[in-house]
Amino acid sequence: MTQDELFKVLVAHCKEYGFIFPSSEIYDGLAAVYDYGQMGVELKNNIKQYWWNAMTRLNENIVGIDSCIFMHPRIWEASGHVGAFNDPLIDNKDSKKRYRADVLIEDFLAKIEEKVNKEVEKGRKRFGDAFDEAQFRATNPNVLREMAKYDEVHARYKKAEDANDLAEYRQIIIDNNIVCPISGTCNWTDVRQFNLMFSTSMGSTAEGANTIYLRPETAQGIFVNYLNVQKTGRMKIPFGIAQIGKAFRNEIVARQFIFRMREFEQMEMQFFIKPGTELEWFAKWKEQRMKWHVNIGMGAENYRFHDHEKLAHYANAATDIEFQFPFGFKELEGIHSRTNWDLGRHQQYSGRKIEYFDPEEGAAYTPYVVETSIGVDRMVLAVLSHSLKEEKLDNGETRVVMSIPAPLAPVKAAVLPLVKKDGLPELAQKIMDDLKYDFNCQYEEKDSIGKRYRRQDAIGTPFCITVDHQSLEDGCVTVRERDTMSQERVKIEDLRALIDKRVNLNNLLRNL
RNA sequence: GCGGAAAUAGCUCAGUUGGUAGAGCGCAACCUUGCCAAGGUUGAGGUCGCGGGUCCGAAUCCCGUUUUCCGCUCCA
Repeated sequence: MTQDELFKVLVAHCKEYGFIFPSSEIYDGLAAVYDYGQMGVELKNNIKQYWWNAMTRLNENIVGIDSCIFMHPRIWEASGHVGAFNDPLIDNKDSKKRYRADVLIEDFLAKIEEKVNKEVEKGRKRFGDAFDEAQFRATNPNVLREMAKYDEVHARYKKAEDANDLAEYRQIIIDNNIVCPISGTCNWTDVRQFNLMFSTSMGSTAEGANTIYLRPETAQGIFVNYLNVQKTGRMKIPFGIAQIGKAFRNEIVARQFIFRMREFEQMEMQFFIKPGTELEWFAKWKEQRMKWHVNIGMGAENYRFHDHEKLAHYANAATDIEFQFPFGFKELEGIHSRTNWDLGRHQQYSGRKIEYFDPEEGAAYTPYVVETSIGVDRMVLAVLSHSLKEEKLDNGETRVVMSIPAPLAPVKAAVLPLVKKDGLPELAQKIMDDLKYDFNCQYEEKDSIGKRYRRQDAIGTPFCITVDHQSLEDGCVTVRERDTMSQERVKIEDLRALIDKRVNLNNLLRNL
C-alpha cells in the first residue's frame, strides 16, 4: 500500500470506526471542518492529558489557565494579527500567481512617476542651467499627459481604498491594462479580501455591536493574563503558563484531513524568562519537547527538527518538530523564542506596565518568552496515521489493526464472554463492572470471538478479556494482547494490575 | 483561487441505446456454534449530492451548484 492509499484508508477507517467524521455531513459537509466521534474524543482527551500533566504536574513552575476565545479586539492589533492580514488579493488566471491588488496599482503609479522623472531629466539636459523644473512640469505635454493619468488613477485608488471597494480595485487594474509581470496578461480574477481571522459581533443591537475576532492562537490569552497569574500565583521567573484550547484561522486552502482545519485545538505553553537567557531556554525546551514526543513510542526516526531561517516578526529563534505523516515530514509542534515582543506590545497598547521585579537583579524588566505550541489535531493524526496497519497473518488472511500506544488508546480493554449462555455473560459483566472505574472498557457478546477480536483491533483496544466455561471453575480468564495476538491465562483479581501496567499514563510520564 | 477526477444502501461498488433500483460486506432479531472476520432464517435501510432543463419518461443527456480527492498556489 502506498502512503497515498494508506492516507485514504485512514480517512475511511476514521469515519467507519467513529474516530473522525466530516462536519455537518447530512448537509453535504462543511469544508475542512471535522468532528471527533466516540473513539476520536477518547484518543484526543488522552493526548491532552499526557501533555497537560507533563507540563503542569512535572514542572513545579508551570501552571495552567483556560482563557476565552473572545478577547478585546485591541489585543489583535497589539499582536499584529489585524494589520498583517487584511490584504486585497488578486490572481492572474494565466500565470496563477497571486498579488496584492493595492501593490499592483501602487507599482503602476510608481512607473508613471518614473516616466515623468525621465522626461524631466531629458528637459534638464536640453535646457541646462536655464531649466525651470516647475515651469517644465506645468507645460510639457508628455508630462502633463502622464500626470493627468497619474492623478486620475491615484484619485480612484484612494477612493477605492477608503471605501474598501474591491471591485473598483479590479476595474482600475483592467482599465489601465496593468498586466501580470510573469504572464504579461490582464486576465485577472476578482479581488478578494483575505482576513485570516474570523470575526463576529458582540452586542445584541446592530448599532451597539463591536466587531470581535475568534482567536487565531491561544498564546495571547496567556500574555494578557501574565500579570494575573504571576501576582496571584506568586510566580518567580523562570515560570510558565500552559493552556489547551480552540483557535480559528480562515485558511485560504485548508486540506489534508485534520492536518489543516479552520477550527483547531492548540496546546501552548509560554515560558517567561530573564532577557539574555532565551537561547539557553529555547535549547532546553527543544530537547524537552522532543523527549515528550519520542517517549510515546512511535519511533524516534519519525521525528526531526526543522530550524527556521526566515524568522517571524516576533521571534529571534524558531524551530519545528516535524513528524513523518503519510504525506511527508510536516510540522507537528513549533518552538519559538518570542523575545519580549508580545508583552512589550501589550504594554504599549494597554498602557499597563507589564514588568517583573527580579530580586536577584534588583531591577525590573519585561520578561522574554519561549513558546511551545502544538496542534492537538495534528497529534491525533500523527498517532492514527502511525498506528493503522494492515497485517498479513500466518493463515494467509489480513487484519486491520490500530496499534495505538496503549496509554493513549480510546478503549483499554474489552470484556467478552466466549458464548452468550451458561452464565458466562454474567461473569463477564461482573468483571466489566469492576474494571470500568479504572479503565474505559467495552462489553461485547455479539458475534464470534474472532470477529470481536478484530473489531477491537480496528479501534486499537490493547487487551481483550475472554471469559470461558473454565473461568467459572478456576477464576481465570484469557487475556489476548492486541499487537502480538498472544494469549495468557490470568486470575481475575490480577487483571487490574496487569492492564494498569501497560495503559496508565503515569508510567509514560515517569519516563520523561 | 486555477486545472483535473468523482458523488448510487452504513461501507465497497454494479446499473445495457434514457423505461419505476441491484450485489457483496455490514447492521438488527432468532436458531446453531464456540479462541482470531463461522452457517442458516427473517428483517430494516436509497426522493441515485442538490437545483433547474430536455423528454411521454432521467441515476443515465444538458446547464448550474455543493462537497470530496489529486496537482498547482497560499499558509504571521
